[in-house]
Amino acid sequence: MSRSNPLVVTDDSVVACCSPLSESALSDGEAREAASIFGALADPVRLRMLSLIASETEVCSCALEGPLEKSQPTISHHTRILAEAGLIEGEKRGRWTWWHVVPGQLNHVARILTVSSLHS
Amino acid sequence: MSRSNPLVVTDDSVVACCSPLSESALSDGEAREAASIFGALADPVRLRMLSLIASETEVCSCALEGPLEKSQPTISHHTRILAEAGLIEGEKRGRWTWWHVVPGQLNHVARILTVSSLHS
DNA sequence: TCCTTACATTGATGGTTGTCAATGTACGAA
DNA sequence: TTCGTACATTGACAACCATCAATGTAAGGA
Repeated sequence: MSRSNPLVVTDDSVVACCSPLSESALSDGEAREAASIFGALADPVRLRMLSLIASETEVCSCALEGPLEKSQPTISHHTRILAEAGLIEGEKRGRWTWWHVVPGQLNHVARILTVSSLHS
Repeated sequence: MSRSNPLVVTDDSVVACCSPLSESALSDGEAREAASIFGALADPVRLRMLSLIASETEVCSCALEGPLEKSQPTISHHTRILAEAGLIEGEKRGRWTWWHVVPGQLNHVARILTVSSLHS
C-alpha cells in the first residue's frame, strides 16, 4: 500500500493530504464540485473557446462565432457554462461583452490532478 | 493583447507554444482528444473512484462497490471509461482485476491547464 | 463435474446535454 | 423615436450518459 497524497479539495484551495487512508477518498460534495468543473471542460467547442480567450487579454463574444463555426445562441450557451464554472469572466461594455480567463481557477483544477499523482 | 502561451496538445506531450496568435487556438482534433479525457473526469463517482485507486498502489474492483455505493455493473462501466481515457490500467490476476492509476496521464491533463494560464 | 465468485455485457430507462430557429432585451446611432 | 446590432432566453429535438436487472463468461474450489 502506498502512502501517497490523495485527492483533496477544499472550497478554494487544494492541499497535499496527510490523513490516513480511511480518509483519503473525495467526499461526495467535493467530487460533485470538481466534476462540474471538469464537465465544463469536457466539450471540444468550449476548450477551443477557452484557448481563444486565453490567447488574448480580452475577447468579445462576436469574435468567437467565426472561429468556432457555431450559431450565436450556442456561443452564448457555452460562455455561460464556462463562466458558471468560474473559468472565465465577462464584462459588459456598451453593446459588447468582453471575456477573459480566470487563471486561478485553471491552476486550481490543475492542482487537483497533480497532487494526486505524486506517488508515481 | 497578451502574448501568453496558449493551449497546445500534441500526442503525448504538452508544449508551451510560441506560435503567432493566428495559430493559438486548439485544433478540432486536439480539442476533441482533450475533451474526452475531461469527460472521463466529469463524473463524481469516477472522481471518487480515481481517488480511491490513487490512494493505494492497487485496488481490486470488488473493493470499490462498497465505498462508492453503486452496483457491480455500474462500477465496471466506470472503470472501463477511466481506463479508455488512459487514467487507470487494469491487470487480471486469477478472478480479480487490479487497478492502478497512470500518473503520466494525470500530469499530462494537468499541464494542459497550467500552460494556458501562464499569462495570469 | 458442479458450484461459487469476480467481473463483463446487454438492454432498458430516465435524465442530461449540444444545437439552432425564433424571440426577447438593451444599448447606441441616426 | 425608430432602426440596427450584440447578446440572452426559450423551446424543441436528437444524441448521449448514468444506472441497474438480467444474463454471460471465466476462473478456482470442492
